[in-house]
Amino acid sequence: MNTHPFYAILFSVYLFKVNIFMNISPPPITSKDVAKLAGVSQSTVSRVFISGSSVAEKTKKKVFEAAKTLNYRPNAFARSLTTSESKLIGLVFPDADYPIHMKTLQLISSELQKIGYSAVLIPWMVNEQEQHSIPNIFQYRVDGVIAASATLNKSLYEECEEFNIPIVQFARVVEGTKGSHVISDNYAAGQIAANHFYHCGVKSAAYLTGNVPTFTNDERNAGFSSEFEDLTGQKTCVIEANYDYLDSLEMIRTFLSENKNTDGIFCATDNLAMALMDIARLEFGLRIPEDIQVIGFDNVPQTEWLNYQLTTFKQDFKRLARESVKIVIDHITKKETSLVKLMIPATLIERKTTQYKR
Amino acid sequence: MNTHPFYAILFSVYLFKVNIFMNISPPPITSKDVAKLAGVSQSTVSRVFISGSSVAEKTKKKVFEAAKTLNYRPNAFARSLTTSESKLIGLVFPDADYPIHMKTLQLISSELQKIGYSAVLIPWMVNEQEQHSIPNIFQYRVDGVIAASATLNKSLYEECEEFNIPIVQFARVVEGTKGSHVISDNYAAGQIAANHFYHCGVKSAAYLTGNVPTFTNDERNAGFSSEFEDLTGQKTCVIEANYDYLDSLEMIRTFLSENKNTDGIFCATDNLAMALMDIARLEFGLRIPEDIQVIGFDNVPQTEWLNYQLTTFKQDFKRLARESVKIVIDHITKKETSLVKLMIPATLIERKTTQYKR
DNA sequence: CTGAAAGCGCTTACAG
DNA sequence: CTGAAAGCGCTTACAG
Repeated sequence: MNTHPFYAILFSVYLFKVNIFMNISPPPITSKDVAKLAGVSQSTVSRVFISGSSVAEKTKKKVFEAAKTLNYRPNAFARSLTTSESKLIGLVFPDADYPIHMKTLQLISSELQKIGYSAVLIPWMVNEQEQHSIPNIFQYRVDGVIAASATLNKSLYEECEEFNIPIVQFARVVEGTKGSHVISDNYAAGQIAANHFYHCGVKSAAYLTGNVPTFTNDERNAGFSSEFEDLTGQKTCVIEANYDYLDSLEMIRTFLSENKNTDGIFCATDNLAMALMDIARLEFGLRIPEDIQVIGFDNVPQTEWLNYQLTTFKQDFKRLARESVKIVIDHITKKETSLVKLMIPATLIERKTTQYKR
Repeated sequence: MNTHPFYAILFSVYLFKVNIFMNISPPPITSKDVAKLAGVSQSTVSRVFISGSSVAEKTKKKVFEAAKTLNYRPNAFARSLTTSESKLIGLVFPDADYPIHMKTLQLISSELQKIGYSAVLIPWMVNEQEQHSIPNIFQYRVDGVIAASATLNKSLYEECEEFNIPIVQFARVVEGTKGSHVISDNYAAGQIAANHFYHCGVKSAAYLTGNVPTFTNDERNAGFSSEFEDLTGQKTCVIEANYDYLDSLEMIRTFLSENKNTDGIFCATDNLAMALMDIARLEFGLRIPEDIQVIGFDNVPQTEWLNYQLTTFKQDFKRLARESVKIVIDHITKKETSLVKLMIPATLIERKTTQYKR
C-alpha cells in the first residue's frame, strides 16, 4: 500500500469562486406579524400552533392562512425557553465505521421526527485531549440521550445524571452504568447458534470474539456454551481475537493451526466471521461448510456477497430504534419512572456457511 | 435465506422494570444565581461567558468560581433567542448504510465542536409519505447545512434558500442546485486510474458504474476515458450496473461474458469492484490481476481484506470535512459571500488487483 | 470595567 | 374562546 510520487504532478487543489448575490436577510416573521395579518392577538397565534389548545375553528383557519402567506415558522428557541423542553434528543455513537450504525441513526432520527423531536449528535471521545470538555450541544439541554457507543464515557454519564437527563443504551450495555437499555436477546441468540450447530452435526465448537469484553458479548457466549454443552456434552472454547478484521488475523491463524478438529465457530461479529472464512479458505485450504461451519452476528451487507453467504443473526434494529425512542420519551414525560431493560429476539438467517446433517 | 420456525419457541420478549428514585429536577441554575453568589450583576456574568468581552480578571475569576460551585451552564436557548444565531449546523446524510459516512459524520461533528457549533441530523426522505413535511429541526433555524446526500431533496434546498441558510455539499454535487461544495478531484482521479492502467499494460479498459448518474461520477469517467485514449489510442467502454452489490451482479455477468478481452476495469465504488472480483473469480475463473485488473473507489475497510486487496482511491475525508465546515462557517459569518467550489485530490492506494508491466 | 434596563419570541396563568 | 401581561434566561446598547 503506497502512493506513487509519479502522480504527484497531477495533484493540486482547484478553487473556484463565483460571486453571488447575497440577500440581506429580512427580519424574520414572528407570531406578532401573523397576529396582525390575521386580525387576532399574538397569544391566539401561539395557541393555534400548540396542539390541544382550544381555539375556534374559524380563528384557526384565519391564522393558518396568514402564517402560510408570511411563511411563518414558530421559533423553537423561544418555545424551549418558556417550556424548558428542548425537544432534542442527543445521540452518542461509536466512531468505528460500523455499517450498521448509519442505518440505525436514520431509524432513530426518523422515529424521533414522527413525534416532534429532533436528533442532535453528541461527539464523544473524538479527541483524547478534549475528553473532558462538555459537548456544546449540552448547552441546549437535550431532553434525553440515546447511546449506542460500547465505550460510553463515564463523564457523559455523570453529566446526564447531574442534570437529570434520561439516557437509554441502544443495543449494548456498558458495565458499571445503571440506566435503561434495549438490546437484542444475546443469551437466546447464543442458544440458537448452539442449537443450529448441533443440528448441523458440529462436534467441536468455539466462540470467536473481540478483545474488549462487553456485556452483550458475554451473554451470547454464555447462552452458546451452556446450550452446546447441554446438547452434546462437549465444552466450547473461546478465541479472543480483535474486533478489527486485520488485527484479528493473527489470533485466528494461531487458533486454526492449533485446533484442527474444531468444526464449528460462532463469531461475535460478521467481520470476525469473514476474517475467519478468508483465513480458513485461503491459508488453510478448508472448505466451508464441509470442513468447518461458521455463524456470524449482525447481518452486514457483506454477508450476502457471493464469496461469503454467511449464516448470521439479524438484529431487529427497526424495533430496537422504535423501542429506545419510546423508552426515552416515556422517561422524559415521566410516564415511566422505573429503569426499563428490554430484550428483543434476534433472528438466525441461514445461508451457506452451515449445513444440516441430522 | 430463511428463518426456521423451529426456533420460534425460543423467541419471546423479556421486559424488566426496576423502580428507581427519580429526583424532581431542582430549578435550573441561571446567570442570576451566579451573579448573586459572585456579588456582581447578571450582565457581568453574561459577559464573562462571552469571549472577547472586557471584564476585569478578578471579576472573571470570581464569576467562574461561583459558576463552578453552582454547576452553571449558560442556556443556549436564551442566547440563541437574543443573538438569533443557533450555532447549529444541520447534516443531511444518505440513508444507504455506506460505511464511509459514519466516519464522515464523526469528522464533521468534531470539527464543528471545536469552533463552538453542534451538529443536528436532518432526517430527509425517510418516509415517502411525509416527504413534504419540514423536519422539526428547522424550527431551530440551523445556521447552515452540510449535505452529503446524493439525492438532495429539492424542497430542502428551497427551504434553505427561503430562509437564507447557506448550504454546502459534501463530496458530491447534486444536479440543478447551485451552492458551495467541496469534493474530491474526480476528473484527476479518473486520469490517474487511466495512467495507472496504462503502466500496468491494460489494453482494453472499461468504467463500471452505478445506475444513478451523478456529477462526480461523470467527471471520473470523463477523466478516465480521455486520459486512457490519449495514452493508448483506445476508447474505453462504460458498464452501467447498480450501486447495490447484489443488484449489480447480473449486469457484470453479462458484460464479462460478452467482453472477453477487457483486461482492466475502473469501478465507481469499491462495492462494485468487489462484486466484479467475486464474479470474475468465482464464475469466470479469471485471475486478478493476471487476467483482469481492477481499481476501485472509496477505500472501504473491505478493500484491505485478504480476499480482495483492492487497488483503490482514498478520498481525504478529514480534509473534506474540515473544508466543508470552514466554508459553511465563512458563509454564516459573511466572511465569504461567493459560492465556493473546492476540489481536493484523491490518492491512489496500490494493492494487489493491479500490477505494473512496463 | 460594570450595572440597570430593554428586548429577543414565545407560553401560560389570569380575566373576561 | 380570546386578549393583555408577565416571564423564560440570556445579550447588548447605553450610561456612568
